[in-house]
Amino acid sequence: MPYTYTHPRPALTVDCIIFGYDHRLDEADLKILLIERDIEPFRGKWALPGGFVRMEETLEAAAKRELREETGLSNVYLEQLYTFGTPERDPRGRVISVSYFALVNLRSEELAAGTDARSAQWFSFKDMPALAFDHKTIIETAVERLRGKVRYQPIGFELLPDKFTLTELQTLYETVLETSLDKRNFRKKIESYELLRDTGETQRGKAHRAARLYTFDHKRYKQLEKYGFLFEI
Amino acid sequence: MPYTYTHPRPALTVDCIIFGYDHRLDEADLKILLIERDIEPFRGKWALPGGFVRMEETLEAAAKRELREETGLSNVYLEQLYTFGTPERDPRGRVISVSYFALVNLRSEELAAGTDARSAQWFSFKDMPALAFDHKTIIETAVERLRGKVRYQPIGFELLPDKFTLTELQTLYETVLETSLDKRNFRKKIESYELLRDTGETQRGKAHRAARLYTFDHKRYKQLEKYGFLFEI
DNA sequence: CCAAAAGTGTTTCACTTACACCCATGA
DNA sequence: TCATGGGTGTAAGTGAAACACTTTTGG
Repeated sequence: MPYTYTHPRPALTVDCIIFGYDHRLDEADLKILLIERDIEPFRGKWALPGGFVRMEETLEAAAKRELREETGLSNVYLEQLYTFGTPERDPRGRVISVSYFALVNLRSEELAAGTDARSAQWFSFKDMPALAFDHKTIIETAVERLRGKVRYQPIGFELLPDKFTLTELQTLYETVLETSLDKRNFRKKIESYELLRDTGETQRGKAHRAARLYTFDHKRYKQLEKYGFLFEI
Repeated sequence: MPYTYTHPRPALTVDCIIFGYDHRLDEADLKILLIERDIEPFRGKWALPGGFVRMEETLEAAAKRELREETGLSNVYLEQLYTFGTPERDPRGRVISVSYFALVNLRSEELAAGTDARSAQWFSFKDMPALAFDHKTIIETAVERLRGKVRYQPIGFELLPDKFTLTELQTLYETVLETSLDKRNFRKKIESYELLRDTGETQRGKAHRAARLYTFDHKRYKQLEKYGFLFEI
C-alpha cells in the first residue's frame, strides 16, 4: 500500500440527511432538509446539505459542521449512513460522499432561530422534489435505515422534544413506520421497558384531558444496554 | 460546493474484513484473514487486506478486487461496513478507508486454491494479533455488525457450504453469537421459515446416524422479503 | 451391540393481540 | 354538559422455552 502524492485522488465530501419531525402538526410528518442549488451542475435542483471535508477534521466533525451551518443545531443525534462513490455520481469528476443522517425536532427553539431561510427548505419524505446527483438514492437508503433502526433502538426519542406525551411518541412511530399501532399495547410495551420518566407535568391547553409529559432516560438505557437489553417496538 | 483540483484531497482506500468459517473443525471457529505488513509503517504488524481505490472503479469493485487477490474468490457475500477517516489513522497522511466485510466458507475448494500463502493468515476473531492502523477498531465494528445482522437476516448461510446439516447451521449461530441454542427449538424455528430445501442427500462417513443435507433457498427468501417477511434467530 | 449424534412431540409459560369503557379537561 | 382525546384491564390466542426419548449409522 504505497503512499505517494502522485497517486490520483478523488474529492471527499459529506452529505447530511437531516430528518425533522413535527409532532404538533395535525398531520404529523417526517421531513428532510434540502438546499436549492444555485450553481451548475444541477442548478435549480434540490440537494442534501453537504460539502468538502477539510484536511484536519474528522468525517463526523465535517457532518456536524454542515448540520450546524444549516440548522444552527449541535448536540443532535448523528450517525454515519453509507459511503457513495460510483465514478459517475458527480459529472465534474470523482467525488466520494460519506453520508450522515441526523434526527432533529422541528419545533425546538434553537432550530427556528438557526435555520437560514436562504434556499433551505423542509420536504416531506413522502414527497421529494427532483434531486441533484444520486441524492434520491441516498435519501432512500437513509429512510430504510431509519425505519429499520427505529424499531430496535430507541432513537425515535431524538425526533421529539425533551418532554413528550405517549400519544406523540406513538404517532411518531406510526409516521416513521407507516403503520398504525394499538394504543394500549403500545403503552404497555413502552412502560415495560421502564425507560420513561414521568415529569409530573402535563400538556395543558387542549379541550380534553391533559396528557402526562415524559422524558426518555438515556442513562438508564445505557446501563440496560450493557446487560444485553433489547429495545423493540 | 466548488470543485477544484487545488482542493486538498485525502487518499482513498478500501479495507476488507474477510470472515471465514470452518464448519468441519471440532472447534467450529470464525476467522478473519490478515496480512503481515512488510513495509513501514507498522512493518511486521498484521493488517486487513486493502488498497487504493482506482479512479475508474466503484468502491465495491475495489473491495471485490482485493477479495479476489487475497482469496481467489468472487461471488461471495460482500457488504459495506463503515468509513473510517480520522486524520491520525495513518501516520503518513490523511487516508480515508471504506471498509467492506465478506463472508466465505473456509472449506470451499476455490478458496484453498486461490489463497496466496505468502503472508496471509487466518486468525480466530477471539484471538487477534497486534494490528496496524485502526484495524482493531474496524474489526470490532465488523464483528458487532455481523452479530447484529446474522440474527435478523439470513446471511449466516453465506458462511457455510452450499449443502449443510442443521447441526452445522446451529453450531454456526452458536459460534457467531457466542451462545448455546436448544436443538429442538432451533430446528422448529428454521423449519417454520420454509427457507431450506432438503437435497435428499445425507452426510455419511461418521460413526453415527447420517445427517440430512439442506440448501438455502435464496429465491424464496427474496420473494418472502417483499411481503415484509422477517427472518429472526 | 455399542457409541455418538440425528431426529422428533408435548407441556408450560410468557407475551402479544384484540377489544371497550371510564376519566379529566377546556370550551 | 358535551366533545375530545387520555388513560386503563382482561381474556384469548400465539409463539417461545424447557425438557427426554427413539432412530440411524459406522466401527
